[in-house]
Amino acid sequence: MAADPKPCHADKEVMAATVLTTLSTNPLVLNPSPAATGWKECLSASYSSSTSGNWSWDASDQSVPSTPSPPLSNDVNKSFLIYSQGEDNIEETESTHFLFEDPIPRKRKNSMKMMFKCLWKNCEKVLSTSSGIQRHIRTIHLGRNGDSDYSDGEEDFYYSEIEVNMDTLSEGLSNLTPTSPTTLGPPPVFPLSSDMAQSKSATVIHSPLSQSAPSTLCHIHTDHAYQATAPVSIPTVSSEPMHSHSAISVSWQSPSIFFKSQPGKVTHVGILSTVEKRPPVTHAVSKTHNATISTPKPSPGTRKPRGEAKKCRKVYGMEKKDLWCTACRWKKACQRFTD
DNA sequence: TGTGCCGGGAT
DNA sequence: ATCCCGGCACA
Repeated sequence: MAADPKPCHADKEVMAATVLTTLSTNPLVLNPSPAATGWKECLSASYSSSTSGNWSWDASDQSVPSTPSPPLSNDVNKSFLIYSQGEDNIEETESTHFLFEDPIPRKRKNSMKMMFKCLWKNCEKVLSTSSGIQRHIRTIHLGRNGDSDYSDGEEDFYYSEIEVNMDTLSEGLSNLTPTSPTTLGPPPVFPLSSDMAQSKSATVIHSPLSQSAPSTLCHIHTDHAYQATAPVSIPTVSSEPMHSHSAISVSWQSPSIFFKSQPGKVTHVGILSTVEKRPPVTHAVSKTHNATISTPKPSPGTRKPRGEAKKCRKVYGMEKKDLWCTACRWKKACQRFTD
């Protein structure tokens, strides 16, 4: 994991910084500059030399070693990134992949890249390496000697990691539609029950500063609404950019699920794109991308929407059917657990 | 695929 | 009225 500068690494870094600075400043207006194209070509050339499938951007310092935080995965098949620490890591990831299957098959492999964004006020500097951003902060903002490698770690406070979709970036550059509704939209409201909630319109995974803190990004998938006892209202759809996945939406989290799965650990999951749907009280939120407004289809047959309350069957199970209310036993509307 | 329950038949 | 179940909608 030592610095392994590839031939075009320097150029790449500069290009990335330039382009992404523009991008982060104005995600909509992307100048299809030839430089960006060249940059991407440079990137692909660089990537093709590495092993297929699970390449890693050669930013060796993209993750801080020996921290509680796992190395940020570059194996991003979709427009999101999941990370879960623990033994159920893989399973979680896979299942979530299915859950968040992009309905529109697109270029998806190897398209995410960790970048480091300067958080200094009025500074939109984005670099591809943490060392670069640290140097930037040291020299520009902290007024220290840039040549020196000395770092007291203070720089960590002033930058954060962001994730950028390379495909989108290049796509946007070449296929720019100025009026495309790819804004990040209003920041989604995440009715988390704790103040761990945090939503950003940018893809801030975590900064080194917060690595030891419990993550704020957590994905859950609950099968039953009643399992999530968190007093949450319906998570609103974060108006999701259809193609521009340099941004994310963050799903809400149910503490009960969260702690059940990982009692003592910090499980943090970053999600890019897509939202959770649920609960069923009103219409569920569609997770489709292209349907800007999903019609809940009220079913002309006026069949009552399924209630979210526990029913006898669920409470007692089939083996204790004698405990069911009569209605449930007769396959009628449950009388004991009415909605 | 499992669940909730409507509609309707049997007793 | 009570009991039972086919079958459908929904998640």
